[in-house]
Amino acid sequence: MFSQTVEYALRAVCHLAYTAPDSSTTEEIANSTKVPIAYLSKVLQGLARTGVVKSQRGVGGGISLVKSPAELTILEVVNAVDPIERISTCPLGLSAHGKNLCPLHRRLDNAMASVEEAFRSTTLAEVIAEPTTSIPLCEFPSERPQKK
Amino acid sequence: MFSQTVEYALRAVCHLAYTAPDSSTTEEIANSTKVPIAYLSKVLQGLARTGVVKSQRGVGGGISLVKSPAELTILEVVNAVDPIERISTCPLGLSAHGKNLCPLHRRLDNAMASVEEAFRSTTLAEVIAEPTTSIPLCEFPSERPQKK
DNA sequence: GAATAATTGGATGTCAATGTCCAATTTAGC
DNA sequence: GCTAAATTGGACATTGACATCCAATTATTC
Repeated sequence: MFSQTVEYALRAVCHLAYTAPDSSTTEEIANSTKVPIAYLSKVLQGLARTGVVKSQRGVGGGISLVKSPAELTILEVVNAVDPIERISTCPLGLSAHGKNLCPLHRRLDNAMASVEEAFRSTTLAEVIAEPTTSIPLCEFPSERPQKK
Repeated sequence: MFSQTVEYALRAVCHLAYTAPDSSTTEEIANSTKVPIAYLSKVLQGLARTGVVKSQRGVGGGISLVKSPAELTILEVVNAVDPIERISTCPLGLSAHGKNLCPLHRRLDNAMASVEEAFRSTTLAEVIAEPTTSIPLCEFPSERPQKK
C-alpha cells in the first residue's frame, strides 16, 4: 500500500532522528537501514529537494534533518517522496458531480483521510521515544548510530 | 495509494451490484464505468479466478456476482485484485525481532489495519443503497444500468 | 449446423518505480 | 594547492502495472 521509496525514506529519517542534530553520511544511513546505497542517495536527494533534510558536501559532510524530530511528522516525510493523493473529484470525470463524491469514492477517500491523519499526528520524536516494552525501532536499540 | 486496478474492480463490482442478480456483459460494464474494455476484461478475469464474480460465455452470457451485494465486502474485492499486505515481520529482516514490530512499522501497520477494517465492514449493498442527499454512485443514478 | 454473441488467452507495447554505476563537483583539512 | 571525503547528476538496466489487439473458444438461437 505504501511504496518502497516511502519505506526507505522513513527508515532514513528515523536514523537521522536518532543522530539529530548531527549529520550522517549516506553510507552510514544505508548501513543501519539496510537500504541499497545507490538508491538511498536518490531518495535523500528527493527529501533534500522538498526541504525535509539538508545535505552538506565534502569532508565531514552528510545529511541532517532540517527540523527537530519533535517538529517533523511522518506525513511530511511521506508527502515529500510519494504524496498521499486524496480523492477530491469524481475519478470518472463526471463534471456534474463537482465536489460531491459518490458513496464508493467517499469511502475510499475516508480511508485515505484516516491514514493521513494518523501520519499527521505522529512526530519522529514520538516514534523513536516509544516506551519500549517491546523491541523498538529496528536495528537501533542494540546498535544505535553515533557520531564518533 | 490504491492501484488503478483496485479502482476499476470496485467500479465494475458496483455496476454488478446494481444489476444483481442479473449478469452484464464486459462491454456494458466498461461503458457505465468508463474503464478501457480490454483492460477491464483482464480485471474481470482476475475477479472470476478468485471467485468474486462468475462468467458465462456465449450469447446472453456475461459477468455476475457470486454473492449477493449484501454479503460482498469492499475488502473482498480489493483483496481479490491487489491484496492489502499487512506488515507481519520486520521489513529489515532482523530475525531477532520476530513478531515484534518496531514503533515505526507498528504505526504503518496500524494505518493499514484501519483501512482493512473499514473495507471489511462495508458491503456493496451499503455502498449502492447510500441515503442519497448528495449525489450517489457515479453515473448510476441518472443512468442506472438495466437489463432490457 | 450456421451465425452470432460473448469470454478467454497470448502476444505485444509503454511507462513509471526501482535499482546500479560512474564521472563530475564540492568541501574540509593538511 | 593537494588530497580525501562526500554529495550530485546523468546514463543505463530491470521489472511490474497498465493497456491494447486479436485469434481461439464457448454457448445460444434460429
